Amino acid sequence: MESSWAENLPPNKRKLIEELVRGREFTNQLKNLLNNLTMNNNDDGSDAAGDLVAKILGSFSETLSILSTSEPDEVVKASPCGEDARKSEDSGESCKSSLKDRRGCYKRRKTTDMYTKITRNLMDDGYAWRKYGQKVILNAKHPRNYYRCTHKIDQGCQATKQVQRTDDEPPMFRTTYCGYHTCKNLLKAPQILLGSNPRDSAILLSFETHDQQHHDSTNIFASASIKQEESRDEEIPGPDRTHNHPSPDHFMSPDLTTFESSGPATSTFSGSDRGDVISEVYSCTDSTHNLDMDLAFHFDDLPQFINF
DNA sequence: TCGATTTGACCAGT
DNA sequence: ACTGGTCAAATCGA
Repeated sequence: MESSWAENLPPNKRKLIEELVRGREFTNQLKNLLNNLTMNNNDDGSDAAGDLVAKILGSFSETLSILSTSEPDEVVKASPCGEDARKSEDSGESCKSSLKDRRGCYKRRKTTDMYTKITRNLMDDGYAWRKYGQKVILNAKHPRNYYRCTHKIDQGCQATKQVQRTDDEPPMFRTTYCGYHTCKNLLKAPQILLGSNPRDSAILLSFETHDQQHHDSTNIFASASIKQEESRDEEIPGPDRTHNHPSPDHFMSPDLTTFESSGPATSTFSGSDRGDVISEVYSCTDSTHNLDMDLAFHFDDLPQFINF
């Protein structure tokens, strides 16, 4: 049924769907493989499982790459922030000529696409960041830290992020990503995908735009969690996991779309008052973790770009 | 020595 | 006037 409605989509969106379907197929294979491993306790399959995981990650990377390049006009639209904005202003009257007087001469981000994720701990997202500022924020106990891509200078990468510790108890870290990476120096896959401490991995991703005038704005939501299997012997001491912070298996997107990690790998395509929706649930299970990834796309307004 | 971090200054937006 | 985002000189540290 996917092909019927996808036929009318632009090629890049069709490619996106194909990649998602591939990811689903790989994940199903991985699931079966891991199930067999669990039953047979056969360690020989771990390499094959690793290959499948790599394929899954590659599929997602390809999808995100497509999304990041599918709307060149929007990329241009996002340029007024950061260095380019200052360069453009330099030709005008708003910035003084001396280097010292250029300090603070910029345009505040307003229409730049961004997304926020909340994590229990600070985690490596695979990119090299350089801190360039810290500000005390009104009504916040903790300062906000500002980071830009390390390769801003040598490769002109415009990606930035802001990290702020919340006032919650236990403390959470709100990381807001602005712009997208154009650099080629991804150090490694995001830690969230595999290999991270499961109890550090409850995240909320909310992709959003501040451009209220365009309906082609970002409306993509993704959530992922790696849940640790229930085990009395490994009960996590310390932070209360049941109150005042996002549950690892329950997510809510900015438009109140709720995601729950559960059930077998499924793929659904349905309509809504906001257009066609593709919802993919990816699940894999090994002896110690459940890995669930839910993706929901509104295809009538694909994101301009995504970063992980 | 050089890259990263700190921190006060500056400016745009509200 | 106030707040937040960024710059860049000063400082730190490997």
